[in-house]
Amino acid sequence: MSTRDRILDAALASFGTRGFESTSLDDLAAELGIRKQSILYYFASKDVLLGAVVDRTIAELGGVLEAALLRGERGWPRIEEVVRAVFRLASRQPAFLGLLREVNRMGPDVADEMATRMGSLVSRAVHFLAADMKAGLLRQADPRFVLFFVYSTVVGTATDPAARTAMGVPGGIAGLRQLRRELLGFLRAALAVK
Amino acid sequence: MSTRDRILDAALASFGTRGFESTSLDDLAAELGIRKQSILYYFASKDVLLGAVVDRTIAELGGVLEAALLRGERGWPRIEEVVRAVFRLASRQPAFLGLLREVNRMGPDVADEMATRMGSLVSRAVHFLAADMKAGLLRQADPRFVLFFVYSTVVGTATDPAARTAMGVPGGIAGLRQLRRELLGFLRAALAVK
DNA sequence: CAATTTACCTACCAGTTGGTAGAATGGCTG
DNA sequence: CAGCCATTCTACCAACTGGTAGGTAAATTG
Repeated sequence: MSTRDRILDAALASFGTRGFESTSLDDLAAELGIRKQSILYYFASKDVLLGAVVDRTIAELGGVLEAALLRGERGWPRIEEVVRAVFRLASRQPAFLGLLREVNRMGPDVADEMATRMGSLVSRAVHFLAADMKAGLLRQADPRFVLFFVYSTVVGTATDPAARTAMGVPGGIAGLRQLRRELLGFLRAALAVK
Repeated sequence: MSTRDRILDAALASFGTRGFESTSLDDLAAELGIRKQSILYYFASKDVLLGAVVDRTIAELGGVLEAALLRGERGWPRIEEVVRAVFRLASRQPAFLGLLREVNRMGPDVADEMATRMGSLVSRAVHFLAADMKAGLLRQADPRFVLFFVYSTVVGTATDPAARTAMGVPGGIAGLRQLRRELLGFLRAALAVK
């Protein structure tokens, strides 16, 4: 694995959990067994590194979501497919969704860039939802809001371990499976036609 | 308004939006028109200040939630009451819920303290949910998970403006009202007996 | 083989961080 | 008035921040 990729991986992990500003290049380098200047050799500045991490994350997330969207059948199965895909991603790389939340803290420029990057994916999802609602497969509602709520619920459950323990939701692998099952039940009820 | 309270307010606003580590005492002081050492006069260290902010936030949040819990009737009305109360709080002080999320970034000690502080409130909410489920007023599910999902959805929608704009959910006062309406519809469907 | 590029390093810097020491101010009480 | 206490300040400091300058060894290339 190339040094460049190792840096990107470590940066994603740290940015997504500790946060961008709380991550120092020195710590990052120490974690990798190299010097800070080697990071700056590959990425001209900390901001450039962040950009590269965000780019790679969005690209991978986009690919996973798109594949899931095309894989699932109309209506609920497609949504379940997407949620399962996100769950897989989140359990393999916990910092992944954390980085999405981190965007809120950084300037509106980063948020705007993210928005445009995700634009086509979002509009496709919205159209899917609208079509499924029209076909009577999902509860009638504003699809943009529904997408936003599903996103918030899934990302929230994955990125708020403090609340999770506070509310007595078990952890571990078995807990994760149960969480996924219950979450799917919750969302399915929220989207089902009454 | 006392200097101490002004410091607490400014700290809540900054910790809850920019984050704890990204907030410098100098900036905080400049914002208040005082020197950093005046902050350290009231709060021995930055961590002590954080503790005070968290304490006050949890206390106020606890009071608001408890009142809402007792105000609403069994079943969905009680939940709607709570969600509306949280919405009011979030729209008046946007940093409020942001601080809750911030806990994840800080050590597990802070998270544990938060968990114990919220413990009685959580267990009461869980018992309410369990009773309402048993009475057939809400969909049968594990009440801890349901509480966690509702929390994640509400807090997520309130603390992720980047995702909100990315998904084309309108902002402003009118947008906020619409968001509340759609969110209540979403949650109601998620909790209704099928 | 000479020249250049790649990949990583040491040394350093200016600015910012949280925090300490101690003085000036002003109100209150004896 | 004298003394005390609360409040806020100036002056510093050591540690850490992202980033620059420049060197070195190995690999690649002409």
